[in-house]
Amino acid sequence: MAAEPLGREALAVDALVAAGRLVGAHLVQGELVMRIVEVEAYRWPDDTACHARAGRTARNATMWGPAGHAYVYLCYGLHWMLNVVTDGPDAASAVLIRGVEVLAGHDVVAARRGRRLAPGVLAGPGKVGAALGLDARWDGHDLCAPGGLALHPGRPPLRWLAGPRVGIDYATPEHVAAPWRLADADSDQVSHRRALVAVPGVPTG
DNA sequence: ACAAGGATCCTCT
DNA sequence: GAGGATCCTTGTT
Repeated sequence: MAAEPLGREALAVDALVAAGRLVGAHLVQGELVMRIVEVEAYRWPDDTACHARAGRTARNATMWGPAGHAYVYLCYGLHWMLNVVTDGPDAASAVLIRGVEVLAGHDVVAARRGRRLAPGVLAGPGKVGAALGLDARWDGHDLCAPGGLALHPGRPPLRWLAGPRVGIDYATPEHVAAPWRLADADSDQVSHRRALVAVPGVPTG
């Protein structure tokens, strides 16, 4: 793990570009260290799947804030989701963290999930949120500042997978099909893997 | 004030 | 592969 958090400038770009930079990066929270292996980009404007599609609301206000902050919200009334705000202050884009590998702090994760963990991998955004103990207080937290919860440079994938995003059937067909979900092909438990295909390099769409 | 829907997960079959 | 859990956010009355 690098000593310094990930630079904010690396995230103040288009969500899909930022997504490519986030796969392989580390999430550090105290003794807990997790490597990101699967993400989804949500862009604004022109993305009918993005929470910002209907404009600024109390829930999604953080997405209009500075890049590198956490956009945390409750999904289906019971799962806390971690997103990284991307792009500039006039955009409303974010990258959803869908899967991580636990590198250190397995006991912390096991205690929070309240049950035995499979092989150190957390596939699915609800599991990631549970592992980090997220709740509404984390919304707006600066992930580019040391302490609390922070992003650090990690190990980028050697091989990539890309495919459509999960659970967004309400969007237009164009956006349902957009290959804005990225994953590390060498991580053995990426969720909904059948829908992903190998791509030669980092997709920048 | 109310109704509808949701960036999911788990437990069955 | 299918369905229920569970409750907050949002848009409408």
